[in-house]
Amino acid sequence: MADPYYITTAISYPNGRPHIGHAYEAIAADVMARFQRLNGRNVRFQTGTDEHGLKMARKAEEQGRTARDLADEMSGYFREMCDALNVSYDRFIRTVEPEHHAASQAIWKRMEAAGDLYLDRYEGWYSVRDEAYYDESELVEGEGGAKLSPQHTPVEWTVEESWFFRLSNYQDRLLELLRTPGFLEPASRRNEMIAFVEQGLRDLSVSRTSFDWGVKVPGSDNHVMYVWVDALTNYLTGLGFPEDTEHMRDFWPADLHLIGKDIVRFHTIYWPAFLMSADLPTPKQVFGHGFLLNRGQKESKSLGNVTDPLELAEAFGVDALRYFLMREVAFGQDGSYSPEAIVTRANAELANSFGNLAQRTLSMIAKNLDGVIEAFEQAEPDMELLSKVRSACAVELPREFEKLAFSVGIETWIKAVYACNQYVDEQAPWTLKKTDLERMKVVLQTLFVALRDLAIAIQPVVPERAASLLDQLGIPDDERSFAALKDRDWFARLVESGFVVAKPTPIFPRLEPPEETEQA
RNA sequence: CGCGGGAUGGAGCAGUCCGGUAGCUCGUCAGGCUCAUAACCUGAAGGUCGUAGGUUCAAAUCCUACUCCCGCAACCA
Repeated sequence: MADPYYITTAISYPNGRPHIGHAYEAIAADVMARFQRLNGRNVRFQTGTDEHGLKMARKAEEQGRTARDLADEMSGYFREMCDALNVSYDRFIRTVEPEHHAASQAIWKRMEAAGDLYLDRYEGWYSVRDEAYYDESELVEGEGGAKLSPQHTPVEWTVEESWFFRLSNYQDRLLELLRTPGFLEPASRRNEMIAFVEQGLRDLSVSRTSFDWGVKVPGSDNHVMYVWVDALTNYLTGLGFPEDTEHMRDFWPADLHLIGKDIVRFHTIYWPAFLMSADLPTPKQVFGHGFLLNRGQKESKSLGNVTDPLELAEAFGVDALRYFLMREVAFGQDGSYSPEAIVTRANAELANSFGNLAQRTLSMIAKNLDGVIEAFEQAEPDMELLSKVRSACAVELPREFEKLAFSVGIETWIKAVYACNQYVDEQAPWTLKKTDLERMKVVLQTLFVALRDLAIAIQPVVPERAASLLDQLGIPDDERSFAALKDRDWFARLVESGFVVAKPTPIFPRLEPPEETEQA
């Protein structure tokens, strides 16, 4: 198949409803997926939910229902969020699917066949509440000399039979992989992981016997797999593994795992090691994005500042939210958001600059030219503007998006929009209307051409609104790709088709500032 | 000596890897325009780039020490 491109988000752990961070990751992955499709790549985009593990089992128990029942409900919210945000996934995977259990057991058997799994005992100070083992040195003393975890929860000496994975076998190969330029981005995370591996890897406990909500270990029915073994395998399940499917041949190894910075270790150390053991190729790139802070603070239920992404989308529009998230924050770093910031950004750039540019241009064409466009000859300033716009849309934005530098790419795009508004003022078509009708035509049509390029380039970020503008411009569906930006004959074809510009409707209406937030 | 991120005009950020006139957005002020979504365009004010040393012809950028802020436990990307 021509140019396959496989991109995934992390699968979300649905023991709560989706929050802004889930939306952020899903949107970023979607922007990339749409961008690659418009680039002519054959894209497969997977997201989903990771539903096993003790926390889910516990939560279900608290609510007096089965884990499966809880998982069904919660997973549904994540899928709804993706749909509502226009996330164009090809596969929404759930780890409770029978195919996924089969895939996880298959990769397990391959690791076992490679001699990398062995049965042993895991013992240490275990905190049931934290669901974690602690080293003696980490413990703190509580009242009456009781041993407590660093979180001051009770711990007990626990011995558990567990399967172990010989992670230590892969130290050298992992270092080599981590040092491969481009494998782990941004680079700042790379050094952390290299340091982690260099200090020596201990074998990893990969099964549990204390609960049963998970994938059964083949041949050890009382064990379920450690959630990460199961979770990471989802990327293969979605392609039909372990069958030798067309999808597996086309799309594995993945081109990009897009994940949060907190799970970089699982994706760049454990996951590649599992794959090496199973004799499968490792992913081409893992990108660990930053976190989104609510007015500079981490969102948490205890602070009561958790935002439902769907409420933001409803209040400001899906495309405005998508634009804000991709534009405001340097991808890879942490960033901050607030309703005011969303409104300010969306109004300044989408409504006032871009939307209004389209509105004033199309409205003048409809009014002064009866909406008719025709072949025209460009003068110096027209060529200058168009070359600037084309370079931003066809060269710079794609170059930055390819590197996942979304905010930088959008910045070059908005600069081109500014240039168009400057051009309008300099050329003053409303004056030309009285003095030089021919020149006015040229100016308005130059702007028409620029608008078309700008709309095509920004599609990955604001798919719905960009499509609406392209409709108003009369651009056929099959002429909206990045390749179309290099086509020099489209305008002639459009003229030929007899297309007439209708009286425009605003694409990005101004948003109302949010109501004054009452003091806490 | 636990690990990591950050400190740049009123606010939010870029620039720091590969030293050389400090840049962007918002806000403020002044002017222009009137086609357009009270939008657009131009100009101005405003910063000794956390502190103290050092290297250098030259440091926001390199080196050393220090100060302050934020993550690394929980729901959680």
